[in-house]
Amino acid sequence: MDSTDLSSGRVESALRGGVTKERILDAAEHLFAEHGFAATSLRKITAAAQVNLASVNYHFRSKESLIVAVLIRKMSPINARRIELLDAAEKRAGEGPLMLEDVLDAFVGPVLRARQEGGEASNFPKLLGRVYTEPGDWVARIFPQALGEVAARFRVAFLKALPASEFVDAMWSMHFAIGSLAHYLAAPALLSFLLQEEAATLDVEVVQARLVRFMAGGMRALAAKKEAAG
Amino acid sequence: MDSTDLSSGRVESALRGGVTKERILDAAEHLFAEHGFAATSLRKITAAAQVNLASVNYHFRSKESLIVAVLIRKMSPINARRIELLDAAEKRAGEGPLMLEDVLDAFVGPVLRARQEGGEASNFPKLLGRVYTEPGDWVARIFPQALGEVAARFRVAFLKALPASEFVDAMWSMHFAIGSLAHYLAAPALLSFLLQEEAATLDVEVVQARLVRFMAGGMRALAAKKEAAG
DNA sequence: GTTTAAATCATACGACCGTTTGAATTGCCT
DNA sequence: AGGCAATTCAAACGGTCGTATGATTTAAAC
Repeated sequence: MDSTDLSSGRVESALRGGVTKERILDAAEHLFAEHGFAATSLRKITAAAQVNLASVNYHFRSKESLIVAVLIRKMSPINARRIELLDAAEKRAGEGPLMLEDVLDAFVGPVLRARQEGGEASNFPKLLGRVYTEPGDWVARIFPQALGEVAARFRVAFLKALPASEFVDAMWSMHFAIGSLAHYLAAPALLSFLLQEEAATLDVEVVQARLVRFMAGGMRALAAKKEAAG
Repeated sequence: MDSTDLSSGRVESALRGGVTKERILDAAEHLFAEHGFAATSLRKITAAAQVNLASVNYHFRSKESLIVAVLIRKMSPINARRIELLDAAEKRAGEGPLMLEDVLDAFVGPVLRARQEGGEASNFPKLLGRVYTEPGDWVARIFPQALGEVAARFRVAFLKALPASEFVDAMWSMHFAIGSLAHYLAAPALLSFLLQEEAATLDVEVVQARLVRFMAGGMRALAAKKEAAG
């Protein structure tokens, strides 16, 4: 039985229990980010994890379930941190206006910093950027589970920070902003191509400052749509 | 020999020559956009095109070459139209300032309108949005061929339309802006999720107006980075 | 020490993959 | 009519895929 099922009352094995599962998740996360979901076979994952092939279908039901498990495992702390930062920003604002930049920082900060969270160098951000554009229906099916609460919280936060905008406009600018983030995460090759010989800054603080400034400017311009119509 | 090789002096067959090749490209374009590159097999393509399996490797050397052919075929007229519109915008501006919105319209307009260009309904925009995030090195290798001239022209155009910005900042905002576009094209599911019960506008004019407004606001905010520092 | 369930293992299944081959067919040319 | 290159075709190649099976090993419970 799966070691996460504790209903039997059996104590989890300290030596090996859970180790294999974690090794699979780690290897899968790394390979998915590097080569995509379809191009990464279970054999490559189990070989990298130094684990038997059948253990994937034992611990997870299928490859698709493994993908979902990889995403949920990494998204959970990121989303928790997002809400944490949003809570702080809202408390800081009090009755006064909620700063758009603070909301955006709460949204993108935890993702950009997810690289060093795992302890070792993981390229999960690249994987996350890949998720949105992955074909198939399964990715849309995990939206509610993966970012249901986050979406709900940031929906109202963005509406509060963009008082001039209507709901639909705010959602569109949220969508565009997420696009900027996802594209930065997933397509570093294009940035290198655009910059030509210039080197791309990898410092998280600088990147976040640029990204948030771009997002805020775009969202405010879209929110002010009504007034500037002509 | 491939029908596009006219060096033999042989006149291309009017009845069948070129027909198979086009059928393959059409079917491949549709299936690639719908299910991605890796998940679309040559057998599914040839079945949809009602063409023999081996004809893919006859007309194109390999699956990867077919992918490149699909992309180039559709990108060429789009890029030509982009440069056409940019020429018009620059001529219109004359010695005066180049409007950022005009440059952005020239960049995104042809892509958003690519749906109806093929005559029938094609979902090439979705395919294009997929390209940037596709794993593997081959996509980075076709950047120069696919948008080399376009990138060069728009690099200088954006620099001219954003006089306050430095080169690096302009390239970053260009990257973010492309991200918004690509994400809109590739991930309509997320927009639907964000909008909840609200319906997403599909009218090209309205979408383009929103997108350009967002991009322009973001790029200007990033260009003004120096002055607003603190 | 025996029992028992969880976990790992080697192995195999059927399906599908991209590509190749060589023969059959087509249709323009002389 | 005959030649010939371009094209289409059925069939097969070797590989890899996700998943399933049944035996084996592990270690906690009694």
